[in-house]
Amino acid sequence: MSQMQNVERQLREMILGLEIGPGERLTERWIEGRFGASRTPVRAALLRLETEGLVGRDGRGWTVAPINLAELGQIAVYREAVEVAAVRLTAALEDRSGIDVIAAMLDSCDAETPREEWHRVGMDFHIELARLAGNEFLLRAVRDAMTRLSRARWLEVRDEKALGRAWAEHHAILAAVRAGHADEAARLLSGHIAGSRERLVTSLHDDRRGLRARGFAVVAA
Amino acid sequence: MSQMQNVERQLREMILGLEIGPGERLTERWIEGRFGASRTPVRAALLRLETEGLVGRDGRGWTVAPINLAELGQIAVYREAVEVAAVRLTAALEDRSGIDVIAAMLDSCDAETPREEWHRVGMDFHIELARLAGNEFLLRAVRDAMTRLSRARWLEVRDEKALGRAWAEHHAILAAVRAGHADEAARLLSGHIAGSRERLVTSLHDDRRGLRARGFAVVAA
DNA sequence: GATACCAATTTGGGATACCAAGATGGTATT
DNA sequence: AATACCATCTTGGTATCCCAAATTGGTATC
Repeated sequence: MSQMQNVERQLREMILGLEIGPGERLTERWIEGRFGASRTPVRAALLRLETEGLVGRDGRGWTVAPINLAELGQIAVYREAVEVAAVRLTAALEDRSGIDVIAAMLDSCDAETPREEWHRVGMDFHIELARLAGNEFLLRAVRDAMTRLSRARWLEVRDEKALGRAWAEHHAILAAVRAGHADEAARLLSGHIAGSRERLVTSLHDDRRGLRARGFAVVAA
Repeated sequence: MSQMQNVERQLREMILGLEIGPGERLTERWIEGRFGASRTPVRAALLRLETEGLVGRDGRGWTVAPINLAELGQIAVYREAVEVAAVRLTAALEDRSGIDVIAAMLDSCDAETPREEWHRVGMDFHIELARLAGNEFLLRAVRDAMTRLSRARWLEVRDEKALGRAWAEHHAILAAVRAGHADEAARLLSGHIAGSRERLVTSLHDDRRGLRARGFAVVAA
């Protein structure tokens, strides 16, 4: 594993895990010292993370991307387009057995499962569902979108009921795809994503003072 | 303008303009000498172009992305999803006056217009149409897709009739959007993209021997 | 006390030197 | 002549040094 990949991976995990807060300033020298790498791989890693939208340039200097409510809304529209397209393709496939693996993944979560795991499975559901379509570009689009949503989903206040509803909606979507009902799967998925966006943006908007108090930059919609 | 941006822009133009052939090997030292920059900005530029899919890693070393017929088909599916989503959003807007600017752009092309201009306008049509939706992610997706299709479109054998048909289809799409007919616009756009893909892949497939003879790596579908 | 200005420090951009691993080509041995 | 082997060169990865610009902090002046 090269130093660049090391720095990229660790820095991404720190950002996505909110160990470095949204809006925080980064200096190449700090990262250099933090990970024990020299500036060359550090700069390479920053360039890659920039294309993922996790860090940005603030004139001179680097900043961890803030939580942007308007952007979250746009991402929801974007992922709806690509996820619906993917699920329609999958519903038209002859071999849809990949569905079962995803269903098993969902079922591996229960009341005892830690929140980290729910979080991961909630993202992987959409990514793996998109993978079944067999289109690299749709898959990458979904993966990128979920990455960008990841931090916001950590900050969202979610109760047991919300988790259960998402779980049920996921299963309903899988059932429609398994049955080859493309239109119904698309309708369910659209509704799921729209509701998901609604709750996410509302939750963050209501809590934006609390988030700012924690030092997280939140850009209004 | 920083050196990195210089190298990135020039290298991208050389790749998209087929001055460097698909599949060709690149060494950091050659680029360094070619553009009079040192390896630091060269490496930064390569890292960025890699995320655009224009260059890739070939184990040790860099290669210009080959023409990949399977990939072209997947891109068409991807862009259909995002372009249709964008055009539906635009058709639902109150202010759709941006349409007229795009129509004027189309009309600036006639029989006297050089091929480079047709090529550029053909791509910009889709990009500008997507921009009207006001969604950064849909716009970027379309822009990226068009960038990846750019070289293949240069290689495609297109006659006057094909150009005229595309021109007419573009205008028909605009008319539907202007009238606010989302479903019809979506249908026309889908058909346009599907036909476009069909002709593109067929043309390149039929001509793949000629392309390989010119030193261009072509990966079959 | 406010402000204008200057020096010192910090920061990212760029250039270069070094290294390890892999490709290459020549040579010696059979 | 074929092949095994070794020296050499090439290449990307990394570390480090230099530089210009911008920020910062203090100081002197009004």
